[in-house]
Amino acid sequence: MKQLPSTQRSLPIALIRARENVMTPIRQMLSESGLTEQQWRVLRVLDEHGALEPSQLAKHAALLLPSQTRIVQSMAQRGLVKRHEHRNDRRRTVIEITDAGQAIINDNAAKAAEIATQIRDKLGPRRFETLLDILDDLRDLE
Amino acid sequence: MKQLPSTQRSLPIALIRARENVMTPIRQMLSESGLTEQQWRVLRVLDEHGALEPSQLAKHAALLLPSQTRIVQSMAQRGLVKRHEHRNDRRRTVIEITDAGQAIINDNAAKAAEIATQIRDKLGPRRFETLLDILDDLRDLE
DNA sequence: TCGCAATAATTAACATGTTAAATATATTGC
DNA sequence: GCAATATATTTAACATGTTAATTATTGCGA
Repeated sequence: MKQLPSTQRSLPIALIRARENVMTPIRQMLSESGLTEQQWRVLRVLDEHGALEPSQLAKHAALLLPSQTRIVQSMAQRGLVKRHEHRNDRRRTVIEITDAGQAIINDNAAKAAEIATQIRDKLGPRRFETLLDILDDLRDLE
Repeated sequence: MKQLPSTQRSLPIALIRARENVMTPIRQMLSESGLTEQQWRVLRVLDEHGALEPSQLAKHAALLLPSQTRIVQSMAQRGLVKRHEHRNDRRRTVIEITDAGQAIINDNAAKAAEIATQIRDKLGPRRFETLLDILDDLRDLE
């Protein structure tokens, strides 16, 4: 019977810890704007891709649709995004960033970029790219 | 002004996706025992380290204490773990696995090990170890 | 064109994540 | 030996994660 790997070398646990470590400085930054990391991701994706339907937004932002529904609802109430109907298909919705949302992106872009650079430098650019590549390889497993 | 990295190469998003991919087969396995991944981690750590105080357990299982409190409470109700007081310090608690909890570990160990091996083989053992090493390097960032 | 499967999104219900506040006990300095 | 502080854990409150069920609309084949 195969042995379980030590939890010290468990990939799921390592991924959780890594995310925790990476997000800490970002969360600190965002708390000043009253944003969660997920709300920040929504803004980032909408800024980058323009208006999107929920399912596309969810893919880019790595959110499950039910979570995203709630997140977008509260962001719409705060005026950070707005929603309207799809022209041809009334099942669909289109979500886009507002000026207020865009302002938050602009206010935080420099600092967010700096945090990203720090992590990259800490690991070394080569190792950083390797990490992203390997994480990407985990996509199709079965 | 520095540019934000594309969300396509964002480390936080990559970490979330990777975890999602890695956990999918494990979740499928655990759903048959009615366990969440967090409950599984608690059992794994207690099996590996023996009885632990909450703060130690939380560190090993990568859980925040408030989450863990709830998780352990529900697991105690189900009879998978049990809690008692620390001998010398009544602020502390000691948590240990029960026979029923141990049985779940035993029932799932082989399959869990197989899933871990599949991921390892998929990436290649060398790349797999590199991944764990780099994730570990993310520990002390500031 | 009617009925039925497929698609898009939301809602529901419960578990966990996250931060702040509260509780209980122990320790320390005076 | 007592008040102030520190430590260990839990509770509280709200946001998100996760799976299943529901709603609304579209597309398609008999």
